[in-house]
Order: sequence, then structure tokens, then C-alpha cells
Amino acid sequence: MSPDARVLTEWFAKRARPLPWREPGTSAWGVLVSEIMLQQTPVARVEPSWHEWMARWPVPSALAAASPADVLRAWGKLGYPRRALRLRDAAAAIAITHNDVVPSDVDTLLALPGIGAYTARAVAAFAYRKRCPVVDTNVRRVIARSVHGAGDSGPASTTRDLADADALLPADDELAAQMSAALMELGATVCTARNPRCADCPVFDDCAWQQNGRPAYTGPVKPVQKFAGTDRQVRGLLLDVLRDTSSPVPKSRLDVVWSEAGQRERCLDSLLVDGLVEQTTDGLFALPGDQ
DNA sequence: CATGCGTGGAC
DNA sequence: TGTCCAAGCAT
Repeated sequence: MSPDARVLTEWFAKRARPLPWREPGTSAWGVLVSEIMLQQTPVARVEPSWHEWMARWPVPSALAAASPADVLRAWGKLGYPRRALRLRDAAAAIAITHNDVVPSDVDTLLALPGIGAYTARAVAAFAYRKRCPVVDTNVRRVIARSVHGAGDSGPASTTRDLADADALLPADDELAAQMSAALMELGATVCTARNPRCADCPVFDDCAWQQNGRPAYTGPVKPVQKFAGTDRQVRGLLLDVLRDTSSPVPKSRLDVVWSEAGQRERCLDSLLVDGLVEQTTDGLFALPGDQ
């Protein structure tokens, strides 16, 4: 009553999308960069940026040597730009502490900025081909349905989710890595959040959700994230101004992006605190490192 | 454990 | 011109 490793890995070999960071020969650094970019950002928007980053910063030390301003501009509109700064910080730590080699050990990876439970295990599994349970939103949904027979996954629980995924993995390292990738791919392309394509599912016959009659999700409602009018929108508008200028700007250039002064000031302050914006000695504003 | 953190595409 | 969702993380 759960997805079979052989069935799923054979499906993956035939049907998986040809994503560039999955190509044989991709460096662990390339895998790490892809994983950070893919946190909450769709594949289609990540692909072009990933190619640019790999050409420009092929090793961690190269990214570490770049200015935050250059990194933030290259990040562009992938969203959540703090990820870009943390990736640069992680690259510096890798360059200095690990001889420019991305660690393969989960606990060592977890100690790096911006790398959490998912990303650490994804690097171990996909770059180093380890038997290491990888749990993202796709895997949680696939397990909720195919194993537990529920309509969707409830709130995340790292310990329980890892145990669920671990139980599905075969003993062999390489096969387990393929299985982890296959579970993610299944959730991303077939066992989707809305309108799952069950007719195309390789594990249809082993799916507990099917056998339960596809019950609707009954757990706690996940809160929907608003965007319009939030600080996230205002921060994005402020950063947009600074990404597009080559020299520091007076505050008046920032003031025009949002009419409510209180919120605008709060957002600018938080960007300064986050290290996403810098104020020059003459009181102008710029991306950090833009003088 | 709940929130806040960007952005844009698909319905 | 609304809602949901997308390979999470830090606090």
C-alpha cells in the first residue's frame, strides 16, 4: 500500500523532466545552488538564473568573492532575496572551512546559513548519492496520499516526515537517491496539489488514497499568504529601485514607491537590518557593496 | 510551533 | 485584480 521503489525509479528514468542540475557531472555546488533557488520558487523561473550563476560563479569561492550588490542583482526577481545573501555566506564558509568543497555530511551542511532540513538532505542525496530521506512539500503530499490515504498532507513535522520517507527508501544508496528524486518528481508533475493526474500515476494501484475513494483533505486549513499591501510587497518595491540603479540614490527615490510613510520606513529599516540595503556616509541608499 | 519573508503563473 | 501555489528557512 505504498509506492514501490522499482516501479517509481523506472518511471522516473523514463518520464522525469530533463532539468539541468540533474545532468550527470553537475557539481555538488551546482546542486546546492539549484536547491537554494528552488526554495519556494518554481522550476521554470529558476532555470535561466541557474545557468547564469554556474557560468559566472562555478565554485563557492567565486561567489564568496562577489559583492552582495552583484549577487542581489544576479538573483534578480527570484524572490526572498535573503536567500541570495545566505548562499553567499554559505559559499564563504565552504571556501574557507571546507577547501571550496561542498560538504556531504548532513550535520555539516545544516550548520551552513540558509541550509535547513530539506536542503541538507537534498545535497547529500542528489549530489553525493546517499541514502538520505529528502522531504519537501511534494514528498509530504505523495506520502500523505499514497501511504496514509489522506487528501493532502497536514502541518509539517520534521521527525515524523523523515521517518515516513525513510520507510520507503531501498537499502542501496544509489537506488535510494533515485527514489527520493522520483518521489519529488511525482509530486511535482503527477500527484499535484490541485488536479492530480491520477490516470498517469505509476503507483495508482498501490495508492491508499485511491483505495480510500479519494477522500477530501480534512486536516487544519493552511493559512493563505496575502501579498498585496504587506511588508513583503513594499520591501520588494524598495529593492527593485536599488537593483535598477548603478549608483546610490537619495531617500526621495525610495519614498515614491509606497505612499504610507510608516510602513515604508519600517520596511526600509528591516532591509537595513537584513543587510539587503546599505546607507552611505552621505545618507544615500544602495545595495550593500555598491559604495 | 506559527509567522514573515518575494514573485509571478495558473485557474 | 481574486485565490492558490511553488524543491523552505530562521526566529
